[in-house]
Amino acid sequence: MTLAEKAYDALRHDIIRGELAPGRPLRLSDLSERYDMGFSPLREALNRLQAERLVTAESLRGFRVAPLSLDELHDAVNVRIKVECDALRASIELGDDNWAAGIVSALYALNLQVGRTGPDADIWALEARHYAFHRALLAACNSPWTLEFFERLYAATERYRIPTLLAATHPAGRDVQAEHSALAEATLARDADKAMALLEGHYRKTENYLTSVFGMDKPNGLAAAG
Amino acid sequence: MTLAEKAYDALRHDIIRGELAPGRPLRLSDLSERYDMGFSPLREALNRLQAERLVTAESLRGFRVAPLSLDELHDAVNVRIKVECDALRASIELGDDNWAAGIVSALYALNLQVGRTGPDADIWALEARHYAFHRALLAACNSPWTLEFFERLYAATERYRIPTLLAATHPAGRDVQAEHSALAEATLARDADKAMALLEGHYRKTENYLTSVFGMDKPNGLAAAG
DNA sequence: GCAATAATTATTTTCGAAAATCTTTGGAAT
DNA sequence: ATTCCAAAGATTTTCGAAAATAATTATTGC
Repeated sequence: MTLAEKAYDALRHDIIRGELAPGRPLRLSDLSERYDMGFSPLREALNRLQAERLVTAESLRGFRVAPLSLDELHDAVNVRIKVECDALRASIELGDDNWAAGIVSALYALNLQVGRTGPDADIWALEARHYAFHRALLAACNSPWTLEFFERLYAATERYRIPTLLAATHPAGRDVQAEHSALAEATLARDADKAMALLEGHYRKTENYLTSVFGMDKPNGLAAAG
Repeated sequence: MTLAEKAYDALRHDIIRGELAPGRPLRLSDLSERYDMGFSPLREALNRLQAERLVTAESLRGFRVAPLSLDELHDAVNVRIKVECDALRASIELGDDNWAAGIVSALYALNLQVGRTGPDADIWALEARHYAFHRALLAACNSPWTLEFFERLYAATERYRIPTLLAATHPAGRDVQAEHSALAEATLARDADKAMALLEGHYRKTENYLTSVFGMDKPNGLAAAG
């Protein structure tokens, strides 16, 4: 793996997890020290991330972590619902036993991790399995473009969820595990309309929760979140 | 404008227009001579284009122009129809007079260019206005993510159209101008269902035409197209 | 004191060479 | 003839310094 690839992975990781706060300037000299490499691989990584909208760039003025805003969260969630519902319908139509088995397996692994508390709790392992579950639902859609957009939107919305995950502020009266199970059940039963409705509801609930958290905490948007 | 930005524009331009053929290796020394700059700005541009799927990269083996395939064309057209139909419906719902005026203006400019033949014909000006027209239809959708995906898919499908545009092989019995007019009319009349149907039909016709052209010419896919 | 301007510093951007890696070529052994 | 290995060449990747630009500080003139 080249240094540029390592830089891309590390920067993406740190931006999505909020270790590099939204809006923060990404100075080459700082990054060079932080990641222990020269300017070239860092600039290459930053250019890739710019194309993915995780960093912004201004000519001759360097790079910044892309800012967050409630408007963007709302947009990302809405587009995500459209993209993922289409993909889910296609997957349900096209998916074979292997696809179904992948969903069962991903849900099982996710639930195992949800059940772990105390010293076994690992928020990042949980996040990885949450991603893997949602990815597994769409895996059979047979559309590389759709899957790419899913990845992009997942990363974009993930940035809003991380601060609340870290704060362990869980939404009251919500059983996310039950939502996942119902979603998997409807999908495996090939009930596309029901599965799509559950998927949309799942995301709307998360959006509402995040909106309320950020809307209360930061009256002036999310510029300093993370 | 920095050299890296110029490199990005020039490479994107040349890839989309097929001047750099699909699959062609993009060697730094060649590009350095072609665009008259050092490796650094070129590598930055290539990394951005990689994120946009216009070039492929393999670790320590450099970059290539992303290949074309009928499968990818089909996928891109399908996703494009979904994305643009959603955006069109939203635009029709949200668009104001300014949006409507933009459509009228873009259609007028497009038709002017369509009418130009002989020495006044300019395929690239035509292409720019075709893009501007379709972009104008969606301009009021109020969704940056949707518009970004539109741009990505437009670029992706554009690469398939260019060779046929250059060859001036026009589909028999198709009045594209009338399709655009009908689409604009339904949109301005706020008839979302009709406009979406026309938009889908517009793209399906193009897809069918391109599929037939490439399918006949190149039995083994599109590896050498452009 | 304050605005405008010059000098300084900080930062980005670019280059050219060095290092690392891959590919090709040529030769030796089987 | 074929396979294996080493040497040579080509190419990518990375670094460190130079150039260009932006931001900051100091200075001048009023």
